[in-house]
This record gives sequence, structure tokens and C-alpha cells, in this order.
Amino acid sequence: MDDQLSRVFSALADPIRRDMVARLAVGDATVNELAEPYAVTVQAVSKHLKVLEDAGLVSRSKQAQRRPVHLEAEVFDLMTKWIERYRREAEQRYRRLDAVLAEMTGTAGSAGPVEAPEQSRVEGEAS
Amino acid sequence: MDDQLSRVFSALADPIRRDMVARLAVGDATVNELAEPYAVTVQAVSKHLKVLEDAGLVSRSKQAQRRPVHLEAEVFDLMTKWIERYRREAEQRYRRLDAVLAEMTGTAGSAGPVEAPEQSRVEGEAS
DNA sequence: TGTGTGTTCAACGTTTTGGTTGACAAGGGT
DNA sequence: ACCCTTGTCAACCAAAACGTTGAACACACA
Repeated sequence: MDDQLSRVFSALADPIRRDMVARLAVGDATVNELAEPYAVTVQAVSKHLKVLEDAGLVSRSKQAQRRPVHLEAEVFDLMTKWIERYRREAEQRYRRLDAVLAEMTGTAGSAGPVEAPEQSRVEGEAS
Repeated sequence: MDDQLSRVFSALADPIRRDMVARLAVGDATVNELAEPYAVTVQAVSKHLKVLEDAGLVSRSKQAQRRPVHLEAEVFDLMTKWIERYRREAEQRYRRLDAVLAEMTGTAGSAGPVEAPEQSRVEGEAS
């Protein structure tokens, strides 16, 4: 895993970690509090938190010997931006295709490639 | 990996797969077209597509001996809903905390747990 | 000063992931 | 009929993910 977007998606791919995020949305919590609902050891939860922290989804402050975990909402925007971008493009294309089909009224199948779009080497992570 | 949300996040955790989604947002493509930009074998790309398909992000139609890949935009909503929900909660809590802090003007540190919120066993995947 | 609590580190085992090569099925094109 | 292209399947491999146990570290408190 290299870039942050990968780390964020990867972090949220685990149900336990998603659940912990849900829990943290309610309020900060300690590692033990977070571990309590699950049938895993505290060490495992600590590792999960490290994953979330590396993704920037969570921060840990050092308060006496316990480290309250805090959810960082900003990183969510990174995902939202990525998702919205391509969802929008896909939907636009869908409408465009609809229009084309309406015009030629059923010549090509609705599953055909749209003009073989030039293989434009998508720039992926940029933006 | 069991539930769809996990599969979707996991699928998008890989840069190549995200790039393929970006490419598919422009228009449908065949496996070879998708494989062309990358330094991996066609078989590897085929596997990536299987992951995307299992996540419901992509569908493959059988057209002669080639199988055009099509992006399914709807699944994105699943993620967006999940993300927005907890981002909103976290931000609300942040504002609430701000208000509390403004009221008591700096008694507790800004990192302290907000009243130890009763360990309310978050219902996670529901909704 | 010791003892207990909260958290992390290190080593280990198992499963999943992402890649490879090689073989094979399914359909055009000539 | 033959081959050639397109894509998948199977077996294998190395590395990463997720869990465990056991030890260590950092503090509070008696």
C-alpha cells in the first residue's frame, strides 16, 4: 500500500474497522473501550487502530497512560471526492448513451462500447 | 471478505483497480484494452476484474469472444451513504465539542473523551 | 517501592492477495 | 478445416493481512 487513498479504502475494507469508525463518530474512546465489543484481543484492536491511523482516519493523543482515539473527519472528503468524480462521469456517459440510442433507435446493442474512446490513458490519482 | 461494503472498499483499495474504474467511467472496454496500460499480464487484469465484479462495481457482457466491461455506477451510492453518515456525525460532534469548550472555556483538554458515551454498541452495517 | 492497568512490540501461524506461467475453451477470419 | 485472437482456469509463489501469545513499556496509586 503506498498512496493515502489506497490506505483509506483498505482501512475501511474491514468490518471491524468500519465498526470502530462508527463507534468513534459518537465520541473519542480508549483502546480498551474499543476492544470490548469484539471477540478479539486488545492487541488485535491496537493493530487495527494503527491501520486507521496510518490512513489518517484517526489520531491518538497521549493522555496519562491511556491513548484516547479520535476520528478525523477530513480524510473522508478524499474518498468522497474520488467516488463522486467517477460516479458522475459514469452517469453522464449513461445519459449520453441513452441519447445516442434514442437517436438511432436501436441499431447497436445497449452493451456495445461507446465509439472505442481512444484509449486515453486515464490519469488516475491526479486530483 | 463477506458483505458487499467490504468487497467494494477492498476492491477500490488497489490503485490499478481504481485506475480501471476511472478508465471505465469514460466508456466500456475489453479486457485487453484495460490491460494495455499496465505492466502486468492479461490474466492478472482478468483477476482484478473478477474482484471488481464480485464487488458489484462492474459487469461483463458476453459479446462474441470478447467480454466488454461496464461500470455500474449504483454501487458507489452504498459507499457514499456510509461515508456521509459517519462524516456528518463526526462533524456534528466536533461542533458540539466546540460549543462545550466555549462554554466552560478551557477546563478539559480538547482531546478528552466526550462524557464517555455509554458504550452504546454501534450497530455498524445497518443502513 | 512495588503492583496493577492500559497499551504496544515481537515472534509466530494461517489465510488472502496479487502476480506469474502454462493449458485450454470459445469464436471469428481466411 | 485451420489458425489466431480473446479471455479464463489451475497451479504455484512471495508478500501482506489478521489473528494469536508472551514480553515489555509507561504511568498511577497504595
